[in-house]
Amino acid sequence: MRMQDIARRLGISAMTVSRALKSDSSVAPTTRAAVLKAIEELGYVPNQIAGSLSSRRSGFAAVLVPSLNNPHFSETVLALGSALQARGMQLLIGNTEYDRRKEAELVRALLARKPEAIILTSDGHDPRILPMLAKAKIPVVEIWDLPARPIQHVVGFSNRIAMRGLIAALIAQGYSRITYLGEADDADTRGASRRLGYCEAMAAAGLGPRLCSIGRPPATMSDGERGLDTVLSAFPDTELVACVSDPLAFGVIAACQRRGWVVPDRLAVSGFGDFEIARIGVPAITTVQIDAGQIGREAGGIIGEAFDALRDLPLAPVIRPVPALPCLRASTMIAR
Amino acid sequence: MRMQDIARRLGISAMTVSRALKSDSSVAPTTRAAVLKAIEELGYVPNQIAGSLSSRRSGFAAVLVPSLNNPHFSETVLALGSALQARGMQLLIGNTEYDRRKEAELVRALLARKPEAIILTSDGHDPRILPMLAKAKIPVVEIWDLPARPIQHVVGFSNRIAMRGLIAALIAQGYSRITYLGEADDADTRGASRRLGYCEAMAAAGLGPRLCSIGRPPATMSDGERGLDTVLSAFPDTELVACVSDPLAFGVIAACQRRGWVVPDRLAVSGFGDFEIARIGVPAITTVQIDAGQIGREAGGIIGEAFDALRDLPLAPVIRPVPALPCLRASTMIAR
DNA sequence: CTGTTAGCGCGTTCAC
DNA sequence: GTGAACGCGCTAACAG
Repeated sequence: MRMQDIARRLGISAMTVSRALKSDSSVAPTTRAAVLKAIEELGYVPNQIAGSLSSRRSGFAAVLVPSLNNPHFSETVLALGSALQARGMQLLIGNTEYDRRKEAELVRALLARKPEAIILTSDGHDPRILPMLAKAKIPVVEIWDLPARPIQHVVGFSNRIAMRGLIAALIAQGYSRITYLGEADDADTRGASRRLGYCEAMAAAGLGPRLCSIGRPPATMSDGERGLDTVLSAFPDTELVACVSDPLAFGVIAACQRRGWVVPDRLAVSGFGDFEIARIGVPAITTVQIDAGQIGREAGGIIGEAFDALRDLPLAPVIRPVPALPCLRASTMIAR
Repeated sequence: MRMQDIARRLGISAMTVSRALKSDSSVAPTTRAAVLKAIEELGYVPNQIAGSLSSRRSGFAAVLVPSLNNPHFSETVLALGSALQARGMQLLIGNTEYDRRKEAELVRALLARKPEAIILTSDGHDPRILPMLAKAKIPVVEIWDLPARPIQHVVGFSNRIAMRGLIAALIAQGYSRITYLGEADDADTRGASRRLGYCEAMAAAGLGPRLCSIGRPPATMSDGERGLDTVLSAFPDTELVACVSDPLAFGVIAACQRRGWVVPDRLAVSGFGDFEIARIGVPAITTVQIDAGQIGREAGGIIGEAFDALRDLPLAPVIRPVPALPCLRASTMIAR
């Protein structure tokens, strides 16, 4: 069924049907009512593929995340979706699974569908995507980090500085034998930035780095449970395990509890991200607080601005930092 | 840039360029190489909107889930995506946020983009989507439940029977004062099915239902933490709290631990779904095991079969049950 | 193996 | 307020 069919049925032209479906165009109220009624009765669904080809507007933006199974990214995606919906756009989600090659393939596949904007979660990108993005001439927003060389717009925070701040705060609490537990194979990722921040904070206090890694990203609770052994064999005198993320920290804590160890008395543990489990788990987990929803909202706002600006000249690159502050909780609160 | 531009540059026709991009069509190897080289150099990205309009194949399937922030659904979506990718199709994800009206709007919006299949997470559907789906003439798969009146294909399990089985097993362990904790406003949802299963198991043992509800779906860890008070004020003699999901159960356990109560000695707790937290948390949580990935793979398989069958006549509706069995763990293991 | 023709179903643009 | 002609960029179907 096409617009033509609706039109013929009412003795009008397809163009009038098309206009009746856009709320802003001028159609006689009675005509519009008749059109909408016919559409309802016949169960007609417009073909947006044809519409997009003709109007050169696909009506959607694409977002790439490394994982859906992560409350942070899903919250960001949710907020982004709402922000874009307010501008009449849908959000198409792509999952890179922490794989740069997959990201590059996805970018290519998605650009073929002509998104009107694209949001990338900062991690090292395949260099081949840069010319593709440039040619697409659409707003690009990188989120969840502050990359050294941004592609265009950015909404995020420095994972390095955030982790450095957390470790500095823990050192100020009196900890010194702090061992870092992160993912393996994390070159050019947010995880690597966090590890660097840890190293910097340790160095600033005259302490050497104590690094352990386990599993490929994303770091899971199970990785954490196995990670405790890794940490203890490498650095048996560890006082505090600084984990790359909250779920990993939760796994370490669970492993301690299985051994009958009290956290933080026997061993302290910190995470990153302020996931729900960091607040609810017992003990509550010391972490870095991030507002994942805010990142999505800000990104949506920038895309909106970019659309408005496009009429004249492209919006100058926007770098929008969001807060990422240490939050000390029971998992590192020992009486000294 | 269009195919025409590539073609002119090489002194061939656009059609040959088009064919060179499809691996199965017959083009001279040298021609194809030249085309691919030119495309690479110029950074040409085909316009799939035009391609879809012409070929009447959009190249994607749509999946609707109630929430992305749920490891189960994200795992299902991941497996489904892989299964479809093997058939050269992309997956478009829609988030209904446990809202039937939103689901209906999404179905309409997605059908306008002509998906080649649609996967719905079973929950009560808005009746208006049925005619829309029927007219679309595409495979429809409902997942994560066994609906009484399936739309077409189904991959799932009976949430009612699964919960009934779990409660029966717990009753067999010696529990009788079992209180159910689920979401409010869960009419026609998987949550309601689970509650019904609980009631049936209790009735079968000659016990009356003890029902509590808190929060709207999805049930979160925070809901669980608050839920303990709700349960105890309504049923102070509760021995075991049967929760609609694992995160809710984890919240209840955390609340117990904050009170200094030992689970399961002072109060036992069960969940549903076998989330990672149910295995890793201490104590491990008694639950119902579901293989979320299997649901995605099976759904992808059915869609594949439906495509193959379409040449002749549509595939007869497939109802594919997946296992959902009780798994008793420490959170309900008391010495009696 | 390659080219030509003719749409796919809409929206833009103009005319009325 | 409404209609007609045209084209968006690609591919199916056929011809060669």
